[in-house]
Amino acid sequence: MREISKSIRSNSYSISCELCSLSPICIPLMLNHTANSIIECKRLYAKDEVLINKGEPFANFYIINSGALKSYEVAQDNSEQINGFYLPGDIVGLDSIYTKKYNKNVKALTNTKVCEIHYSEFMLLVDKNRKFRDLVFHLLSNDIYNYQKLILFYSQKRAEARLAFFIYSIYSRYEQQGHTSLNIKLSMSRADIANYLGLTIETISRILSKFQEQQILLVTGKYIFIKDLDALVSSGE
Amino acid sequence: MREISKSIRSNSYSISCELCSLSPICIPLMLNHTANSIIECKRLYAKDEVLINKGEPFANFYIINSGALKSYEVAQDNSEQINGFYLPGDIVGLDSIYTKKYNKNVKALTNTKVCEIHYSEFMLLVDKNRKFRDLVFHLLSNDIYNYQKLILFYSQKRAEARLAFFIYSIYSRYEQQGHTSLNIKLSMSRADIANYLGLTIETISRILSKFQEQQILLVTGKYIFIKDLDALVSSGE
DNA sequence: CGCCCCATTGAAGGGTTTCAATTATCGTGG
DNA sequence: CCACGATAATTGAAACCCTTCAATGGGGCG
Repeated sequence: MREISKSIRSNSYSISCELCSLSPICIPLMLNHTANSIIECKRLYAKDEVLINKGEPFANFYIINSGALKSYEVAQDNSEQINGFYLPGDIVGLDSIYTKKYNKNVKALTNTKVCEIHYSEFMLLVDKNRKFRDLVFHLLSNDIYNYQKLILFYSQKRAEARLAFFIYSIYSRYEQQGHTSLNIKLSMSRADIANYLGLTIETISRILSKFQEQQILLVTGKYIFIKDLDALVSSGE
Repeated sequence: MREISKSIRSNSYSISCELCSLSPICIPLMLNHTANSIIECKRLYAKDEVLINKGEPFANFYIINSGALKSYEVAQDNSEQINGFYLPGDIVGLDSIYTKKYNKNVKALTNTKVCEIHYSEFMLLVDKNRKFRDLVFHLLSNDIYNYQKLILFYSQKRAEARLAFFIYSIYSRYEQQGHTSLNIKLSMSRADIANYLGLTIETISRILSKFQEQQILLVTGKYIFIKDLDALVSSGE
């Protein structure tokens, strides 16, 4: 079981852009077709490596190729507050167009490959290429739409519903990119999930156990198999 | 006290665009300067009037001139789930660029004046006018930034912190537009606030009473005077 | 003025957190 | 490859916060 799960989203191997599963929505690839090789593609960051420090001037967009990132803030008492997770296909930096600087810290949860695009070159293309401009508008608009849905769900009181939605949303994000497997790897720790959802690790743990008893999930450490997707979606209504 | 509060953001009178307090950030005004009078400006909606039904094809952006709107969804059991509130200066429809249809219902909380801009004319200007395009990019980016901040706060567990932030965020939104008064009118009911924050009206009520005892707020129905802004911001840490 | 709706306040119940202990997992070095 | 320590995850019991249910109080509108 463990081996099967692990193979689903392994990031131990490197693939070319042409073979990349994300190519249909891959901005770097699209850019390479219009303006050759201006992008530093598929740079590798190690687990726990920091990509972005909050407050730094906005320089690059980051597009996740494989792996996972977390964005977070650090309070005075050194406690972390996680703002969100970035999975393959996600783009980091859209919120910085306005503020001109990075608004959150971003760190790699596992070994992660990202494509980096300079802001100036990105905006140059927005000006020149109408098709690209439309794509960017859609990306921005879609981001807003997704955040609205997120807020809707996190305003929910019950912890069960929150965690169920969290798991489903990860599944859903992979599914949008053609990975229809019901096997999911949680790149983040229980502590990260708890922090993000405004719950405690104990509550996360208890609910996962409960979902397992109810035959909704099969939990093996960081690997989750969704046995009953409908039940997961409708849990906590 | 009551009269003072009421005068702060009264929407019982109509003002010209040139005198409008929002003109520095007013898109319709900006549009009128570049492309004359393509906008149906300052249309009035009555309290409880529905501006948008979810699922309708995306046609117009709405910019709030005065008053307030709420966006919400209706579940199978007819229960409402509020997604957000729109205050003067806010723009409705940014999330629909991607989906091509309206994603939420939108209703007036009080008598509300809005400026309407056709999507097609809006995008025409994006193509033609570079300055306007930059403005729109900033609007979209800023929206994402604000949603991120919102999520950060709604992941907070404690009800006190949520409500404090909610009140502060309303103050903050008015402040961004030059209304620095510590008097706030809550256009929405306690039930709407509770629904939005994922709490109950009783909890909202109790916390407001507590904030009053602590000399942080002065609550008079829908009118709130912030006696201690610092204490409000730092409450519930 | 009285009705109705909204807001406030009180007491009991349920869910989540906190504190504490145990078990499992990962990384490291032997 | 196994052993070991450190870190992460699970599980249990008590405390606390928020909700639920119920009753009272107040403000707006006809």
